[in-house]
Amino acid sequence: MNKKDVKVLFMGTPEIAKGCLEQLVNDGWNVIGAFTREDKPVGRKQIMTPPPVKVYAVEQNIPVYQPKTLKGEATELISQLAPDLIVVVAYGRILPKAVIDVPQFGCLNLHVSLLPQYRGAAPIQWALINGDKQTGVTVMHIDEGLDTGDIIDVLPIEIGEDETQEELFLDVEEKGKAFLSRVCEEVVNGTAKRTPQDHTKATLAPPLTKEMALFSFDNTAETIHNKVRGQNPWPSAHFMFGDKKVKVIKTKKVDMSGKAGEILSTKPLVVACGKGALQLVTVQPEGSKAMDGTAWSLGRRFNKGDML
RNA sequence: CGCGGAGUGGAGCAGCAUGGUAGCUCGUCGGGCUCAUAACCCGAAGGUCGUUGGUUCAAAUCCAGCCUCCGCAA
Repeated sequence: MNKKDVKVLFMGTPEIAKGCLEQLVNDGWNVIGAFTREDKPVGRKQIMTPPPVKVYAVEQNIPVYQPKTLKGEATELISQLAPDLIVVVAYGRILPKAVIDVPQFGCLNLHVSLLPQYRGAAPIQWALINGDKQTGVTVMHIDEGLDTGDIIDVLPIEIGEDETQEELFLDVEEKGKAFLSRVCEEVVNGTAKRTPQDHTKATLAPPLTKEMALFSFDNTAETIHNKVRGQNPWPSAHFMFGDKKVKVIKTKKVDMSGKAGEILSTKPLVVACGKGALQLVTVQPEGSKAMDGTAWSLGRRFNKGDML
């Protein structure tokens, strides 16, 4: 069956999903519609903002659907659209069985981890926070569980020592989208493999919360460094300075040591941790723009030996 | 009108309740010292203090409006 004859229904929401949708369109698949989450208020002004997938779909004249739930009416709608294949990338909802059963080639999902590790909403973030050296993308058949379906194929991706959430997302999107399109072809051609997950090895990657973004210098430099890069740009690792929050945007591990929280150097700004030390490369105090750690230390008139 | 912080040489800050010489650390440029330095010493350039109007002999500082940036919330 030719790609352009396969009616694909796409479901996804954030940037990475947009990239995948774009790839499918450019590769010549017949994308007949895009399901995405509702517009949501964003920023101080609470402006209603459409998700990236919607913005792109509208540009391409692909019909957009933003149902609150996939049950009931939406299920009927999907039956009427009669897709041959449903592709899901970070849609943010579990598909009901009635929907999964609609397309003849099934429902595929691109998940950004090496399943069965990191099932759930924030696999990339957790891989970074845990200091993993490798992650990957998995394409699988969707079943009724949370990322529990049979695996079709996997693409491992290396993680750089200082890579941030933002950077890794871009890298994964870039590599993952072409991979996804290729696997879809295999599925349509009937050449795809199908391997059940080893459920005993499953781990969860639940959404991050702002509470967990607060850290103290009692932790090891390694732990803090991983937190900083895994939580940038959201929820943004930070510590308290007086009653002000100071976000830490970028750090660098330094081979020094001292009492946790002690300033070992002001230029550049280096702080001792529970184990090792970190240079605070970029920092953002509450109410200010992001600035160089050194600039912050100059303005605050820190001295070597001060405690944070 | 959701709550709150902030706009001062290139960077980060102080000064503002008690109006009256533009301050600090860093950077930049020139010179010096040192085996050497993210070190140190000497010197210099660089600001209509976000904007508009008001009060005053006099406004960065007091009053009113406007613009912009940021944190929280979502």
